[in-house]
Amino acid sequence: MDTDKLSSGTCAISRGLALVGDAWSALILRDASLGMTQFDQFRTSLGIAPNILSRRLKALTEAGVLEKRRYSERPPRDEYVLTQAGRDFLPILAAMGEWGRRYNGGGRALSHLVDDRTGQPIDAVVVDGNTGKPLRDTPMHLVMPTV
Amino acid sequence: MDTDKLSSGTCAISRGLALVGDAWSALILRDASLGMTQFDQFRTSLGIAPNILSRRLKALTEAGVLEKRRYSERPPRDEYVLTQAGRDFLPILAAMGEWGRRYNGGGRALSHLVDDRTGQPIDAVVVDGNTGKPLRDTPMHLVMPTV
DNA sequence: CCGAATCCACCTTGATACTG
DNA sequence: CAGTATCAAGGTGGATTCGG
Repeated sequence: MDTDKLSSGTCAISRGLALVGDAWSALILRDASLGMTQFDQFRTSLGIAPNILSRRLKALTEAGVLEKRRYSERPPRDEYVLTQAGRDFLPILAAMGEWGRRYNGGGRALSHLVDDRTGQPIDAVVVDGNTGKPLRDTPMHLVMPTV
Repeated sequence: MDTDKLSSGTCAISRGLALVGDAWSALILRDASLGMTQFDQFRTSLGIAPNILSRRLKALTEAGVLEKRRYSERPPRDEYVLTQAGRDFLPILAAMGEWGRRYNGGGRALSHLVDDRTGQPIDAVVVDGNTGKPLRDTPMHLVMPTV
């Protein structure tokens, strides 16, 4: 079971998994959510090797999470901006952070979402879309096609 | 940046990432949510090599998502059951499924949560815990320590 | 400034065979 | 039934160097 099979699979979950399975990708999304757009901004912020960064940016772009946009023709310059899909992925990362903090971490909110308008931390919780109730202590099971 | 640094990092998100980064793990969690407990059940259900399965089960156990319990002394037999942390992780996987379906997939709900009591599919959405509003179209950014 | 091309070391997967 | 041992093959991260 390689990454190709993962991202090309028919399962919707597997596409998300293929995305965040890599550690750098989450950090790139973080920086992108902070407004970073340029190759070298990411590179210096993360201390990542340029070829790796290039590979990740391409993967994230192909996944539809980032969009590559040319903002200068001479010299040719591209920038990477979050798409709607990319912005929608942030809450999922945040929910994962809440989970990790609840069961493994200390009380410190080392990773979290911040509302741009208020500057206040957001606590991301996964709820049942119909009832609005948190999906905790709900007896349930996961249905997933075999990849 | 290797997996060790990921799972041992101080960042809460990274622990979740290290978990689901592997494709098998999600499938194991699915089967566990369906009530599977034994080694060979997982093995035949997934068609996974025994050494790989062993490794995954150990990792998931150490991550606190599964619990290894001895249910027979002679012969010694262990079973793996979801912990509370493991059950709480299912909605996150489901949310990832919703995301993948929205932006990449067709309309078919290939992967989703099912309520054990009603048998009805649950749609998992990430909301702001304070306002209860879905975290979409909310201007926000992610804060994360560098791994 | 933004990458692509090379190259290497390592890790991990996964098949198979074997044991208690 | 529940794993461990061994080993081959391939993928991945990363340093470095070079081109547009």
